[in-house]
Order: sequence, then structure tokens, then C-alpha cells
Amino acid sequence: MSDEMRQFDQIEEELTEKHWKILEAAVKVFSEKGYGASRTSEVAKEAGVSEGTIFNYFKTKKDLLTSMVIPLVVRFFRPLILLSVEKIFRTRKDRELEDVLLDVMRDRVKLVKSNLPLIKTVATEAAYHPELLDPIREQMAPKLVEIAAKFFQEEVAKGTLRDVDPVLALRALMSLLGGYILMREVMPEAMRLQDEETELRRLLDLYLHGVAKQDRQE
Amino acid sequence: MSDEMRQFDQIEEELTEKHWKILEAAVKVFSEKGYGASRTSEVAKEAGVSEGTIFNYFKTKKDLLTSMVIPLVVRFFRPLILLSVEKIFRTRKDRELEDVLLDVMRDRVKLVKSNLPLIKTVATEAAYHPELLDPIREQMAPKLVEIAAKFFQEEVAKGTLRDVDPVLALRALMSLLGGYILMREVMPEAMRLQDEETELRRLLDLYLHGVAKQDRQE
DNA sequence: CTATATTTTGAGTAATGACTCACTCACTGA
DNA sequence: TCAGTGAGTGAGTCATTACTCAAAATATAG
Repeated sequence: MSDEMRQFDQIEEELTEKHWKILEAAVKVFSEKGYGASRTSEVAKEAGVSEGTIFNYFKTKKDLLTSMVIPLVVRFFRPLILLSVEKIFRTRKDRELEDVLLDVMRDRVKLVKSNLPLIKTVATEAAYHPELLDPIREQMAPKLVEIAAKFFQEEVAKGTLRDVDPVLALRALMSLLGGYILMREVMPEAMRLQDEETELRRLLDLYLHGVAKQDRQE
Repeated sequence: MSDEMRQFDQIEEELTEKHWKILEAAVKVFSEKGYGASRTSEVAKEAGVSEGTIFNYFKTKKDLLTSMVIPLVVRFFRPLILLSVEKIFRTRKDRELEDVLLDVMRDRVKLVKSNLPLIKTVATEAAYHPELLDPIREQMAPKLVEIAAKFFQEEVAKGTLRDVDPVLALRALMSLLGGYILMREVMPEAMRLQDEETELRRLLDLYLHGVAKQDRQE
């Protein structure tokens, strides 16, 4: 873990221009055909280098897969996911809870959309290379839980939210958003999806007030 | 589409004992290493037949993948998913809405759990072989939407549920359950998951009543 | 401009694995 | 008993591909 962290920072510092060009080519190719069906020759072509060059920068093909996610998570997700959420949360004082949450949802959807190839690759390959999830488990999730828990607890104290477990509230929001994105990608017609803004507002309404008619406060 | 349906029934009728033995071996092997990294020789070993035999029953390795899901969806999911849900819904008259929904949730989680290898394989491979999802898109989803919509509409008429879009209500419930199962499989500690019965009750409470304190009925 | 170090190249290699096919052999019906 | 049948076999084929390495290109130093 401590080793892993150190490794991240090293990679973050030492990644060169060319490292990135190859990594981005790999993301593109892997996301289109899958890691197993992708050929290193295709990655080379996509990156505009020779096949040999790839192996100057990455020991093996597998190394290309794992290296792909670590620096991207560290450099891209960590600041973007956590800082931008935190920033939005900090605007709470001036605004309605609904507006703040809606902003967070829009922001998350946008982030996922702009990284679909990467997320698709990591998500599918993680099923067979669990180490890909280590940074998420060990870095992102705990940090996210911490920030969200603090936010929800303040709302509970303020009396705007029921006294539900903050982690449960976080998971539920993530599930609703994740489900929406997945269904939008995979079967939008079958699930009768409308435009994004409408869907997000409907989701938020359901998240806040539930589906039941009579609300009993316990 | 009509062709596809006919094809399903044919396969359903014509699958022999040995077809199934090989398919089940393939599910096991594919779910452990992924389709791309699995070797037909391993499937043969797992099934207890020679490698050649596999190709007597399935034209290609890819055919093994696609054949794997079609009959399983048709023979296994269609009756189990739809009929058992329908059956539970039909007990509604005698029971509280909460109890009915909780039963459905328990039932779905159980079904997914008992088919994890298959679901894992189809879910991951579908990212690169979209035709795997055709039966789900064309058969299951519409049927599911139909049943759920009917159920939710009746509840709305009865006054137990708010007037939310039934398909949205269905999607939300699926998202919450899916998210729970995924997090349980992938990062239970980070998300502080408790025992299943507790989690399902908490999820249902949140689904019914939302996280907000003041419920405003619109 | 020459010498030296560094990077890039891509043809070659060795291994692998999907698929074939000539053969075996258990079974059936006469 | 025996010819006919076809399911089952697995060694072999052939294409594929991750990776290597000697040489070429390019950058840097003197």
C-alpha cells in the first residue's frame, strides 16, 4: 500500500510525453476491441511509433494495461472527482440542497462521459485483473466516503435530510447515477430514456422523496 | 428479430446433454479467465471431452460464447426472472407493499448470486460483443418493463405510490439493487456493507421514502 | 564536424492456440 | 458375426502475435 503510493508518485513524475502518447493509444484501442483482442501492433500504429518502441517504455502488454489506469486515476480522477465535488459542496451555504446535488450529478455524468473509453476498459478488465481496482479501493473510495459522509452529516444536523447512514446515501446516489449512465449506453429505448436534464431531475426527485406516497418520518 | 426468436427455440429444443456439459464448462472457464484468455483446451478438459469434440458441437470459439448466453437467457432467465417476480407481485393483495417489494429484492439478489459466473461473463464480454445483449434488449427488458409498469400503475391508482413514471421507478430499483450487488462483490469494506437482510431493508426504506426530511407531495 | 550516447526501428523468433481431419471404436440392425 | 454409422479423438497444421535485438537514425558533446 505504502509501496503502491510511492509507485504512483514515481510514475506520475516520470511519465514522459511518449509514455502518454502510447498510453492514450492503448486506451483507444483497448476500449474498442478489449485488452485480449487488441494487438500491440495496433497500439503502435495508433500511437504513431514502431512496435519496438512500445516495449522500450512498457515491459509487457500487461504492463501497458496496468500502467494505463494508475497514472490516469492519480492524475485525472483524484483531483477531478474529489476536488470538483468538494468545490460544489462548498457552495452549499448560498443555495438550495436540490441545486447543489443536481450540480454534483451533472458534474459526475459529464466526467464519466468524457472518459468513457477509459472507464469501459478498466471496468471490464478489472473483472479479470482485480489489481486494477486497488487504487480505487484504497485511494478514491475512502476519500469519497469521507467527503460525502461529512456533507450528509451536516445536512442531517441542519434538518434537511433524514438521519440515514451517510455511506448508504452515497451508495444510493452513485447507484442511481451509474444505473442511469449504463442504461443510457446500453438500452436507452427499452428503458424509455428522455433527455439528460429531465432524467437527472427525475432521479434527484426520486432520491430525495422516494416513490411512496405517505412519508412516515421515523 | 423474428429470426432470432425462432433460433432461440431451435437451440432450446436441440441442445443435447453434451452441449450443456460443454457450455457449463465454458461458463466456468470464461468466468475465471475471461473469454479472450481462455483456451479451448481448458474448456475441453473442464468438460471432460477432447478438444475436437467441442468443435463438433460449436463451430468456433466465438460460437461457444454466443451460444452460451442465448439458451441460458431463454431457458433460465425468462421463466425465473419474469415468472417468479410476477408470482410475488400477485401476492400483493394479502400483504403490505413493503413486504412484497422486499421479497422481490431478496429473490433478485438470490438469482443473481446463483448465476454470478454467467452474469459476469456476459456483462464483461457484452462490452465487446454487443450482440450478446440483443436477447436482453429485445426479450427481457420489454417484458420486464411491461410487468413492472402494470404493478406500479396499480399502486399509484391505489394511492400507495406517488405518481412517478413506472419505468423510472423500475430503473431506480434495479439501479439500487445492482449497485448493492456490485459493491458487495468489489469493495464491501470501503462501502461499509452490513449483512444482506439489513442492507436490503435499508435500501427499500430509502427507495420508498427518499433521503430528504420534508416530503413535499406535488 | 566527429565521436559518443541515446532512441527508434522492424524483421525475425519462438511460442501459442484455434481449428482440422484421418482415424478409432462403441454401437446397431440384419 | 459383421458391415455400417457416426460420435469422439488428439496429433498436427498454420496463422498469429508478444517480444527481442542488431542495426539505423537521431540527438548530444567535444
